[in-house]
Amino acid sequence: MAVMERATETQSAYLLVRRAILAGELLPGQRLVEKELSERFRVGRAAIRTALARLEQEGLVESEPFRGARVRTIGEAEAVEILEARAALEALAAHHAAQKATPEQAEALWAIHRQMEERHRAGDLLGMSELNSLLHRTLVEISGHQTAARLIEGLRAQGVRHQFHTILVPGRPQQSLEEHRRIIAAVAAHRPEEAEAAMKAHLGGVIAALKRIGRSTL
Amino acid sequence: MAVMERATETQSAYLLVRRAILAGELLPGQRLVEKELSERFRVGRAAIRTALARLEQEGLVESEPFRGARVRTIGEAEAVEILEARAALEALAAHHAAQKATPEQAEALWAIHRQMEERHRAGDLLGMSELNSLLHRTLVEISGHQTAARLIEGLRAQGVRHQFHTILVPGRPQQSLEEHRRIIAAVAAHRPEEAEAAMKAHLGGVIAALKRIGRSTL
DNA sequence: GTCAACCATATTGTCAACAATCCGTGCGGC
DNA sequence: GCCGCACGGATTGTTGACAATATGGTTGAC
Repeated sequence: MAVMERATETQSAYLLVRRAILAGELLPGQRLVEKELSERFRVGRAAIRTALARLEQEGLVESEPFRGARVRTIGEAEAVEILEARAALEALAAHHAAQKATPEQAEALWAIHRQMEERHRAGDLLGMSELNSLLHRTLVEISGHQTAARLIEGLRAQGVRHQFHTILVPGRPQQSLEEHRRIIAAVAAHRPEEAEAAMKAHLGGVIAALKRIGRSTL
Repeated sequence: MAVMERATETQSAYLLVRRAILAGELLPGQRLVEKELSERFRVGRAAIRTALARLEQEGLVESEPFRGARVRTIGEAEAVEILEARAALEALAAHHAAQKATPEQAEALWAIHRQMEERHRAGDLLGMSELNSLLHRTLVEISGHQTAARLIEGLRAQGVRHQFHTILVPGRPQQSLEEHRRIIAAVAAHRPEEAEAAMKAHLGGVIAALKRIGRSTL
């Protein structure tokens, strides 16, 4: 990731700021002063400027005229909305994936699932979370649905912070493993409707977990 | 629309270019030379530049480094993808709308539907198409689901050109009216699942019409 | 006649300076 | 002490010039 592909400064700036936000180096609500970012990432202010415009369009940043930009804060209500939208789109992707998946692709999904089980036994929640992302991404990729892929990627970026927490709900990891198992089984067996329903159920579970967190921390 | 709300030039530029694309004044595939647009819309090149960046993020424009931007061409396959994604998200919105709709809101939907029937009797397909957009937008508004609303708006913008054609398929208007009737009925009766299914069926019908066009014109 | 290298032009990417706007601060009036 | 108000610093918005890059045509060799 450090190579950055000899692109124009503008693209670098976009990727750099985006990554910093997703990595939590720039916190929600924090002001994004153009000059500061410009110095921090060693790119011109113009590059930062268009990067911020793109990030605003993407929903990661909000800005007001003459008052600057800041990292958008996503509350629990919006996090639920984001997950609902993701559920709708990933269910669509699962549907397509179930129609198109080759045996090799199905096996790749099972392989990821086995790794998740392993991490679960090892008590490695962070590892599970990363594999979870990989699993979902792989499924979307198998679906070949580029429009859904683009939208889902944007939603995932917005939800990173909250998504991370749901795995801490007691009993959630086991449930998640079981839900994933059903999704993969449906995809591997070429049963689109079943895959779609299973994906909806899965993200419904995540939403429920998120809401439970909300109630407990209030 | 001529007033433009005393905003910054950048915002105006974004809205102007966007509107020109949606209105078909800038055709798919057409090059978007910054200087030309700058003169045409009487705004600085910097404003055009960030407008193009935003539009690219939105999926209405594509650009390559040092080679400029052009209006993105959306083929039939992608148009289908867009409609599928819309179907998933609008079904979600319909679900929420059915939970939240007040009697007044339901009546507003029926009113739009009656106008559509009227236009249909008058043979005014363009008017129907506009009312169709209004109906969908109103439904999304009722749902109160801002995340879905944002995504749907973007998808609708990308699909304008194709969407317009589906209404020309023989028998499609009547079918559309019936599908809308079911959606509204389900929303008015507070039956989320039914509303969701009806919306999916409706946009499924649009997709089928679009595919039929594809087959006939090839 | 064909092909490759080269050059002119058009266009985008970058930069630095300037103008416009917002925000906090201190001043004066009451 | 409290409120309105002007002022100054900080930050964004805009402009114009310049550098970097792609494109298309031209020239020359073969």
